[in-house]
Amino acid sequence: MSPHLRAAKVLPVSFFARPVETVAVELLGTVMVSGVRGAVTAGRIVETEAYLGRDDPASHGYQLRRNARNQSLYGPPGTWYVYLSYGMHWCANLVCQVDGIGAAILVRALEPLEGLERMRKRRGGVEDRLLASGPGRLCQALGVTRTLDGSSMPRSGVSVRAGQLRPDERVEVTRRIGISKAAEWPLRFTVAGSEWVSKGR
DNA sequence: GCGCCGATTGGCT
DNA sequence: GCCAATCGGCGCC
Repeated sequence: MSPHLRAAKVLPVSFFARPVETVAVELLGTVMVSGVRGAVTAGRIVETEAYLGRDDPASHGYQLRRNARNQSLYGPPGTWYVYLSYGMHWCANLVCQVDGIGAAILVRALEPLEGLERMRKRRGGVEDRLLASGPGRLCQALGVTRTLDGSSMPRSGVSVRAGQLRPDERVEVTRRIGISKAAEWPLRFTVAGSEWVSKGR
């Protein structure tokens, strides 16, 4: 890990113990770091999506539904909730707000920062713009799988470190992507104009 | 127990 | 633009 990145503090639990939309916005510009020593991969978060939990029809925590998959969604703020999407892609969420609501933020895209060669190898040599521009893609690039589910910082193998948007960057809010229920809710947040944001179809 | 759907992606038409 | 891959949850028989 570069000295610069090592100097950035891992986000504390208090960062996540706030309204999910606030956290989703403030996660933009922070850095998701995976692995240790010579095997670090890291990327700057440029796209997030909020899922409100209990009262959000699109959330895995809708009506406080519980099953074997989503146990960690009801853990304390800062817990990783990682699940398998469409039977083949892992998606990483960070639990927020207060215990038991089921609110979480899906990390949807990263701007690759460190370990580019390792990411390219994991991603099978796709063009760099596609390395981590999607929730499934970024998990593959960072080697995130079920083993991360239920863990939390700073002990977990993946952490998020402090980072800011640049002065020329602003946050854009849009409807959510890839879902059918409550998709129109303005809960997707991106760094406006970033080439690393997922494209949708 | 069975079949359908999904917070996705990559490949082909 | 369309579709398959692939698996867990859930509704329904």
